[in-house]
Parts: sequence; structure tokens; C-alpha cells
Amino acid sequence: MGRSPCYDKMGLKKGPWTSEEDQKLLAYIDEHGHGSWRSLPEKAGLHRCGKSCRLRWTNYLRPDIKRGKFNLQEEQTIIQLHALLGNRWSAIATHLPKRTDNEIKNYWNTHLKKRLVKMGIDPVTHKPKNETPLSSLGGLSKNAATLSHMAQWESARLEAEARLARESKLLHYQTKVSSSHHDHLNIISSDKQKQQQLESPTSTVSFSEGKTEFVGSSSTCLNMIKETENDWISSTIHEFEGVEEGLTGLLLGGGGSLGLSFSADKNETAGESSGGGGGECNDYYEDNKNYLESIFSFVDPSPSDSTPMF
DNA sequence: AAGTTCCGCAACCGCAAGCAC
DNA sequence: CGTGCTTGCGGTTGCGGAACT
Repeated sequence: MGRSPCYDKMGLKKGPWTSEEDQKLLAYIDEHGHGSWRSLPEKAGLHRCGKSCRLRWTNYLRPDIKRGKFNLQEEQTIIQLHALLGNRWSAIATHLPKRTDNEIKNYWNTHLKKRLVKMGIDPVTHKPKNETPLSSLGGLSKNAATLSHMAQWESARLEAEARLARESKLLHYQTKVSSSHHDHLNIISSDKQKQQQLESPTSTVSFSEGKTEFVGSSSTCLNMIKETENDWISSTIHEFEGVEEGLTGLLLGGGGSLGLSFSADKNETAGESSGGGGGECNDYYEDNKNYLESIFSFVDPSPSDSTPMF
């Protein structure tokens, strides 16, 4: 199968991009859209392979990228979506407008993953490494099964959403040429805001009477899978045209109940600050409990203490 | 001040899905 | 329907700067 023979080709540069190369790439995409990535470098006068250009564009030069530190809400969203979706960074990124999958992946690997480990939570399964203390939460295994099942559906749905977002992007950049490339690095115009709406599809997962539903024309999981993708995508378009609060919003809507003490790098965890690991377990236990409750409250609509999501 | 270690992030690699022919 | 090309994705690497000794 054809893998693009990238950097072996004579004269193709690799490594960090210079500002001059950035300008060339931006200017070309401004003018023509990216079109075929393979042919872009030659047309743009770049001695790079198309793959490198695409990467540079999607991860760095795109005008709708927000750079800088992740805020608390974003962190929580990543963690909870990761619990649902695993390492599906592109799917997670669709719920974090202006953040790239690469950035989210990096942030997870360098920050969040370590924090969970320190809290005694397995960053892969999002379960406590020592199950026993939390078994007292009750119903967790049942919830875990539900969560797993849900994740599968959410996964499938997000794939379609992501595809839609990609198509929207392509359409936008092929048909719309924005102003100067300096603008790319600095502003978000009204056009870009429209674009964001397309690029940031939101979920409309709802839960009722213990049954999971996906709001929209495809009201049940079964319907969702039976519908043709086009039908489903078009229904999704209607959804996020009118619905502002998506999965992210839902997650954050319950954010007040989140007990995670992710206070942006100050003290990594309560356990760590307790010094020498003596009292770590209790602190971790509290963190874990809140952590898991925050995730499971997303699944289990028990009316008691969880903040209503809708 | 110099050397070493640690950390964060941009970029690369390779696989696989999607698409066109 | 099969084949080959392009693109997207996730894992990993390596460089540069910060922190530490």
C-alpha cells in the first residue's frame, strides 16, 4: 500500500519549521486552500513533503488554534472524554474547540496522565489501581459496564462528527479565502466563528429513565446505526446549528460537582503534598471517589446528588 | 557559572481507512 | 472488485529551554 515516501526524497527538508516556511505555507493556503497536500509543497515553493506541511498547518498555523495553557474546564473535559473514548485524540479534540489533537495528546501525556497515576488511578482504564476502597461506592461495576457500552456508541458517533468537521474544514478553505496571513496568527474573524461552529460539533447525548438516547433524528442507538451516514450527518448538522451546549457543556455543567483537585500545576495532588506518602491513600481515595462519581454521574442519572446535566 | 537532569512540545514515523480509478 | 494513492490518526522521538545541583 502506498505510504508516502517522505523525507527520503532528495532535497526534502525535515525538522523545525522556519518563519519563512510558515509564511510561504500560510500565503499559499490563503490564496488557494490546501487542496492536495501532496502537490502543495511544490506549488508553494517549499522543500517539504506534503505530510509535513499538513502537520504544520493543522497543529500550528491554522487560524482557529488556541495556544497556551489548558484551563481547568478543558482539563476536566479531556479527562472525562478520555474515560469515555480512550486515546481517541481526534474525537476528543472535536469537543475542545481551538485545540488540536496533538496538543491534547501532549497535554495528556505530560500532565494529566501523571496526575492520575499519582492519584492512584489507572490512566488507561480510569479505574483505581486498588479497587477495594472504592467498592463501597456501590453499583460501580454495573455502571462501568454501562459506561463501556456507552463509550462504544459515543465513539461511533464522534467518528461521524469528526468526519463532518473535516469535510466542513475542507469546504471552507477551498472556497473561502480570508484576508492577510498575518491575521491568521492573531484574530478570529466572524467568518472564522462560523467556521468554528462547523468545526466544533457538539454532542447531544441524553439520558432518561436509565435508557441512553442520542437526541436528534436518530433517536436511538439502533436507529443511528441503521441510518445511512449522510442522513445522520445532516441531522447532526441541524443539531449543532441549534444546540449550543454539547457534551462538553454537559460535562462542565456538572463540573461544580467535580471533586478533582486539579488546581493547575500548583500542588500536583493532595497526596503529594502530604509528604512522604504516609497519608497518601486517604487523599487519593477522596480524589478517586469524586473523580469516579463525576464520570459515573454522567452515565447514571440517579436523581440524588448529581447535578442535572440538562 | 558550568554541568546535568528534567520537562514540554513540535515534529516524525508508520499503520490503516477512505477514496478514486 | 481489486489496486494503488492520499490523508488522518496515534505512538514516539528528539530538541531546546527550564530547573536543579
